[in-house]
Order: sequence, then C-alpha cells, then structure tokens
Amino acid sequence: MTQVKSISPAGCHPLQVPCEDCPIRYRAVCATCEPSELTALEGSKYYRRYEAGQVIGLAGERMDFVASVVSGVAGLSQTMEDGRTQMVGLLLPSDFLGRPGRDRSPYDVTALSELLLCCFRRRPFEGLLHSSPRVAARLLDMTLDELDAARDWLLLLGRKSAREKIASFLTILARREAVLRQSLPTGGTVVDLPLGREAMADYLGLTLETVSRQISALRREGVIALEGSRRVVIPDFHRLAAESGDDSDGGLPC
Amino acid sequence: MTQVKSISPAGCHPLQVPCEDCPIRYRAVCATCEPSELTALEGSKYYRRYEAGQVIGLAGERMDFVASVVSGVAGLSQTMEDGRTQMVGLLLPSDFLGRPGRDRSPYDVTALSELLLCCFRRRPFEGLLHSSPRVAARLLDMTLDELDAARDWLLLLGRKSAREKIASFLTILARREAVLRQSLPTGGTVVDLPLGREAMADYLGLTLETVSRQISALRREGVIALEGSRRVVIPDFHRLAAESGDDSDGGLPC
DNA sequence: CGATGAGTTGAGAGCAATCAAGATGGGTGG
DNA sequence: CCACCCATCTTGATTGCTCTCAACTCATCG
Repeated sequence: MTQVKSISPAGCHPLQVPCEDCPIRYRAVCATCEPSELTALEGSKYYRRYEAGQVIGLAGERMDFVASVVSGVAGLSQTMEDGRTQMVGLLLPSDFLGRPGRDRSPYDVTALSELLLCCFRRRPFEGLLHSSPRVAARLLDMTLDELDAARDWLLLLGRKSAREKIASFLTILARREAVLRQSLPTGGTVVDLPLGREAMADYLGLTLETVSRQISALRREGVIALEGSRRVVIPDFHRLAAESGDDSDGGLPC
Repeated sequence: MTQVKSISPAGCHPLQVPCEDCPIRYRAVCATCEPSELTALEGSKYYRRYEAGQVIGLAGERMDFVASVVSGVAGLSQTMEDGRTQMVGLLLPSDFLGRPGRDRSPYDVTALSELLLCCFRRRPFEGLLHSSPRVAARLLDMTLDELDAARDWLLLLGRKSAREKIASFLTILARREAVLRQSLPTGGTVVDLPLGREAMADYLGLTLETVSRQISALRREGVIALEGSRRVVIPDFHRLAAESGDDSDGGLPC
C-alpha cells in the first residue's frame, strides 16, 4: 500500500494480497475454504478501492462482480421518488456484497468511508458456489446472519424512540468493536463513528437534526462523551445498553 | 382432511400427502428436488396443524424441526420488555420456517391464521442440506429473497407515512394474490386480509387505531372498498399503488 | 339477550419533522 | 500566519403526524 496508491478513483487495485495474509481470511465467505478452493478464488479475485462517498453502483445497474469488504464501510440504500432515503444494509469488514444469480442490485451501493473490496468475477464465483458445498454453506450461514440482523433492525425502525435508536446504534458499533479487539465492551470503550450524521439518520429512519439532538442529550446526561463529532466514549456500557430498549442487561457480544 | 380433523391443538397430523400432490411442490425448499431427494424428505416429514393465534414457539425455546408453510400464515415477532411488539417475518404458503444449524429461534413464532406446516426433523434435513447441493442452493435463493423483502420492509418502517404503509401492505397482498392466480392485479381485485388490525399494526409499526383510521380514510376516498372488515376490494390497482410511495407505476408482480 | 372480542371514531398530548439560524472545524490561498 | 470558505454539525421555534386514552358500534356466541 506504499507505492501503489490508487491508480484511479474506483480503479482495479494491482495489489495482490495472498489470501493467507488477508485480514478477513477466517471471517468472510472464504472462511471455510480448503487450499484447493482458495486457489480457485485467488485466480479470479482482484481489488477495488473507493473513497468515502463514492458510488459503487446504482439501483438497477449491472454489477459484474461480487465481493468481500476487506476494510471500510459500505452502505446499501433505497430512495423514494421524493428523495426520502433509507439505508437497508450496512456492510462492514468481512461482509459479502452482491447476490449470486442476480447481476443487478435493487439498491444503491455506496462507500461510506474509504473502502477496499476483494472482488470476484461473477461467473467463476458462481461456478465455485456450484462445485463447492463448503462455500455455499458458508454463504448461506452469512446470509441467515444478515437476515437476523435485518430483523433486529425492523424492531428498531418500527418501535423504538429516537433516543433508543441512537443508543442501539452505538451499542451495535461498540459490540463489533469489541469483537474485533477480542475484548469485552465495558468501561471506557471508544467508538469511532464510521458514518456522518446524515448517514446515521438514513440508517435509523430519522432526520439528521434529530440524530444530532439525541446525541447531544445523551452527552449532556453523561451516558456518552464526545471527542470531536465522530468519536464517542462510553464510560458505562451497561448504562448505554439500558437506553437501547433491548431486553436483558444488554450483555456481552456472545 | 375430512375424517382426520386435528387430533390435538398442535398435534402431529397423521395425514401423509405425497409430495407429488403437494400444493407447494414447486415453490418450496423442495422445488428443485429430484426423485431421490424427494424420497429422503418424504421419509422424515410430518404435518402439524395450528389454529389462528396459537403459539408455535417462543423466543429462545428449542424447535426440533424446520418446516414449509403449506397453507395459512405464520408470523415471527419480537417483543420488548415493556410490551412493544414488532412483527419481523410474515410466512406465507411455500415459505420456509426455521434456521438450519440453530435449534432455537430468537423470535416468537405464531400462527396468524389456521396453519398447516410440513415439518422435517432437524438432523435428517441438515443431512440432506449437506449432501444435496440442489437443496442448499434452493434454500440460499429463498433466504436471499427473504432478505430482499426485509429490506423493502426497512424502507416501509423507516420512511413511509401511515397511509403509505397501509397502501404498501395492501399492494403486497394483492400482488401475491395475483401470483397465485397467475393473473395481473388490475381492476376489481379482491384481497382477503390474513391478519387482524392488531397484527397489521405489528407488521407496519403502527397502532391498531391508526391502521383502522387509515383504512377508513382510503375507503372514504374510494381507493379501496370493504366487504366486512377483512375483505378489501381494489377498484383501481394503480391508484392504490400510487398511494404506496413506491417508485414507478407500482407495476406488475414480475 | 347480555357478554365478549374486534373494529371504528373522537379529543387531546407528545414526539419527531420541518424550517431557520448559528457554531465548529478543516482546508485553501493570500 | 491569518482570513476566509465550505461542509458538517448544533441548536431553536414551530408544525404536524401518530400515539394515547376513551367511548362507541357491530357481529358472534353461549
């Protein structure tokens, strides 16, 4: 990543990281691959880099690849005629982008931060999916996890107050942070928001003003502290979790 | 179904319909099965019948089977400590219930109408999933469809007005109705609501009073007509679709 | 015929959206 | 180094939609 700095805005990345050295090797679709399968993937894979805000694909357009998010955050969103927008997918490192068997996405796909994708050309990937039950099973499992996440999201959008929505979102981010660090989200957790206020509003079904107001309210009451507008400190994780409206004590990631 | 009328409320149904005669033979998980696979399924399948309102399983409980909905409607829902409820899944005939690899559902599962399930014991089914790529691929495809539906639902909950939510819901039902009848939803479509007002409210993230009010408003304005409280007549499908806020003319099911 | 459950309708309150100014902060160029 | 600019974020005042609480209607059923 030193001398290769992005040839073109959305250009193919000449860099070829061996799968063995990949940071998401054991969490992405390829997690359960055996050496032979990994070789097959390695042959059809290439990298793409995007800048924050850049459009990866618009609804209805063809996408000739599927991909794993290596680093950064991507968003899927739907927009109504009058401009109302709702985010419908948030893809973090190791998440899978694209649908095998359909070459056009019904959603707009956007890079929400600087983003690195490990892309696979459709045909070879679908071939692998067909020939390797291990990969197919892994993708099914990931899709089921995504469906469960979407269902929690339905509860959030349908029934939670603005304050609970913000608390829930921060809780989700804190948990993911903790999973990555292999630590528990307890005292003094720091979360860097990968989204601006407007993107958060699109995620939570709110306006950006309401997002800002609720964050300010949580700050005033000491539930969170801010370092700049995009870094949140959580002095007491359980207190925040209690604000999210989720059942139980809002326990640990497991 | 004449002399067998439900031995016990949730009893196993002694009736064994041959898969060949099954009304959902070509739409359910088994759609792409070959004769040998069908025989395997046939061996581990059994029927369960539920009455409207009956609980199939509560969140966190074990479910020792997965199933296809043969007829009727089932709902998945999540409830918060204070009682707020959000439906997070609506399973219609041919839809799949349960998650292979997890034996307890994080959601409450309820029969919303009289319901007939074609159940498979977990182990044999997971074995088939492992040995038959065809079945695994079918389940993946169905899961991806469900994920897409959940994403449309996110837009509905996050950004649509009460009126648009009702119109969207009726549109969805009318389309499904049309798919079953192989006809287009145009003039004089009749939709039987499989849900009462409260269940609709839980689906749409509203209160039952608001559901009732919005339905009344659409009726007053001639967008729909009612025959009793659970039968809706749609004189002009495009007019209804226009109220749903979805893009385009709200065209055909395809 | 009362009793029950489901649905409808009304009046009022509350929460988030909208409209409208300010504040902050990072980057650029003089 | 400072002044300026622009995007992003914050805060305020008001409106409006949906929820809440409450009464009423209607059909069904013992």
